[in-house]
Amino acid sequence: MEQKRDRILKAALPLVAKYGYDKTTIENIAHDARLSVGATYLYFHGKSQIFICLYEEAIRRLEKNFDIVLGSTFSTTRAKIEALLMAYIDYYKNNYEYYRVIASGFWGKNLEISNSPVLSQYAINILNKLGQAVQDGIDKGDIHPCDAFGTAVSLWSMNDGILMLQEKTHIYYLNDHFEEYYKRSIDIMLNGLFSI
Amino acid sequence: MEQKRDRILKAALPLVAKYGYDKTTIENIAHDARLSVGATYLYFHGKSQIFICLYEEAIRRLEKNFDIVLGSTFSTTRAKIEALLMAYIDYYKNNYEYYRVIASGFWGKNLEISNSPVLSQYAINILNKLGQAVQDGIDKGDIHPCDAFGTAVSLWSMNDGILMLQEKTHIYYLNDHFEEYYKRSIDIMLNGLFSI
Amino acid sequence: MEQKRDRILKAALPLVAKYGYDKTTIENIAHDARLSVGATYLYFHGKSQIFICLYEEAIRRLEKNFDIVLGSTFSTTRAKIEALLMAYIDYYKNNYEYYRVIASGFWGKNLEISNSPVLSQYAINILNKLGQAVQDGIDKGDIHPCDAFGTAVSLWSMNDGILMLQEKTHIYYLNDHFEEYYKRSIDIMLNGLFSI
Amino acid sequence: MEQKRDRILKAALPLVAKYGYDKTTIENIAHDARLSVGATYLYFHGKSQIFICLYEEAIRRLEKNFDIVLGSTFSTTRAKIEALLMAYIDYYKNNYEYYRVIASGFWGKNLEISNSPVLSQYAINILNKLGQAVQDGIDKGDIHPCDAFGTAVSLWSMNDGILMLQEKTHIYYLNDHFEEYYKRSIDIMLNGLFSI
DNA sequence: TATGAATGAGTCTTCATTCAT
DNA sequence: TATGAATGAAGACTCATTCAT
Repeated sequence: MEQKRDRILKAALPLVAKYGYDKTTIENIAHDARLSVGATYLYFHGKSQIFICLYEEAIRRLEKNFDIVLGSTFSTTRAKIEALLMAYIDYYKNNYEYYRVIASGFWGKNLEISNSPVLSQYAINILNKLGQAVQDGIDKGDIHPCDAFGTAVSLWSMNDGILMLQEKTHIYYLNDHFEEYYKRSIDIMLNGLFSI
Repeated sequence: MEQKRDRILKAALPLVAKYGYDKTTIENIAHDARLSVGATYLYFHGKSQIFICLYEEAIRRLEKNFDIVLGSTFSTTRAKIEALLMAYIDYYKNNYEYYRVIASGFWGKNLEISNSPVLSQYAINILNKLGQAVQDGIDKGDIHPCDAFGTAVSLWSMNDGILMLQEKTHIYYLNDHFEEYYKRSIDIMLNGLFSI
Repeated sequence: MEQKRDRILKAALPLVAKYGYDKTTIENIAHDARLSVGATYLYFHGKSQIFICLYEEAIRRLEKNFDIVLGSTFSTTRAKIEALLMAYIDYYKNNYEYYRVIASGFWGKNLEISNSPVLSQYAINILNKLGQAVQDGIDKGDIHPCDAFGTAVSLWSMNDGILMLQEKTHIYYLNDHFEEYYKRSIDIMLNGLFSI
Repeated sequence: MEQKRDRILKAALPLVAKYGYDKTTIENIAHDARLSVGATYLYFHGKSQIFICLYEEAIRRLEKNFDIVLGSTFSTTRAKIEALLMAYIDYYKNNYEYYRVIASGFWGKNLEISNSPVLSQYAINILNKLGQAVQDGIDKGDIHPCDAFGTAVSLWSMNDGILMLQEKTHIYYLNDHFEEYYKRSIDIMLNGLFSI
């Protein structure tokens, strides 16, 4: 039953987000989902599959954030790309637990998860959408001709880096200013991208 | 004896780099160091201390890469900052396993490690050095006046993001082009920084 | 299930009684209870909790022995106190393994157990009951006025000492005569108490 | 060399007294004796032998305390026996660490130690000396005829019990009054013994 | 004699997964 | 479907004892 799967995923999300994959146990998940441990295995093959589902949902939501932006009209390409990049911080703030799932990446997880081509594909989709926006900029003459996908990768990575920094290090000073840093980063990126 | 500590660290490094902290066991480390489990505890208080030593060495090497750049003279501030940012990719390529140790951040590690103020301090040191370079650029009038440390955080994060991307996702396509992406990112960043 | 807890406790009792807390392993207990090691942890948080349960049951049984005496009527206070003291030897003979659990005291156990105020409280309860009997003797004029609780401590300690002696030393000669010694001790105590 | 043995024993005593046999390690002992671990094994066959030596010395000192009393003259048998019993509390106060060694008995120790007939013999010696004093009292007509050795066992045990109580339980209230309890116990014992 | 590094068996505890009901 | 008790393989860490030097 789909509803049970959902309950399991809803229970797993905050646990994985807060404690990480390894420190989240099936028993914790089952308990929070008001299910038995055994039942969990009726809906998921194992712990790793639960993580993969969370990861998929996390990416799905991120894509949706993107798609909303892509569905809007912007006066300039720069405004569009800025909106796309801001969509990520918006996602970070409003879907923090999912962000944590994505950000945790595959550290410490078993190879079955790490090498999942499915998950890689999701990331590529996102990059392609951003790449399309860059290509539009190039086509309009706003951005100097270049490999659009590659530029999207660069933009996205930089974008991601600023959020990662505070997740990786526990520097409270950064924590208090991250939004400021984030905006500055986007400014630098956009200025750089459109000034060439 | 210092030599044995080295053997243990040398054995632990590739394991932690490849499998992560949690999936690396004392037994694995001891075996690869051709030592008994008990002997490992003669040289390190526990698993976490081994990780911390690896992390410290990783940062030390990174700082050294930085210091070499900082000790050189550059015709322009832009060249200096570019060199600093390139020092990181150089580090990534030549100290990949140490990079992995740093990049693994604190995912899944116990709180003792995650909250270590010592480790945070190392990261701050790096940021301060980059910040100083930015400040120099501001003083010379090359960079628009701004919070130099904050800008360093932005630069560094973006810088880091590009490397993290391929570590987090396992997108082989990116793998093959990462250097190209990295350089493009630096271009964008520097253009953005110096065009404002 | 309560039955499994019982099986574990029943398995642990003779082991702790015979070998002491430190030399009894979870594996031994689990084996004797015909359970796996893991299952043991379903019913008890850890080894120390098993000991505490045994200790509580030991005290509970001792208190019951006391309460039976306290619920009876005696022609003299002396007879009552004698019966109370004899209740201890009765306990020793019929609950030898539990006696060993109590007698093992806190030697070699971890601090969590040693400093447990819960366990201390049990001992105080017993002393208070004996103290009440002494107070009754004082009130009736049979015992010279004194601190009743303090006297109970003295009586109990002396009472305990005779049993402890043979547990501490392994003198088989004493072993064969301990009941005789015990009765003589009580005689001396009672004569002393009521002759003052 | 005898001096080295002494150093080891002197180092082991406070450790065993404070932490117990199991929680005292050979390494701790060797360190405090300013010796190597290996050297310790040149002078003692193992950890248990160190304990046995401490136990022997503890009993030897106790016997000495007794012998001093036995070498004195007393106006009454009661005074003599009282002095013998008081010698134990004196020992407790002035040789607390050795008392702890005796009191720890054989709980948790391996069978090699527990069943040592040597150690049992020491205890019997003490009891015989006290028994002799009781016999003297019987011979003089101060004490009702009885099995002198058995009575000594009773007295000694009761004597011991009061000290044990506070060592076994961690009842701080008792701790503050133990000397008072001890004296009361002796009063009760002596009154009982000489009133029959 | 003396060292102290090395060993490795032993201990508690955790947890993903299974399976009888 | 559903349960949740049971399993057992790890894993971190300890320490008495040995042995090459």
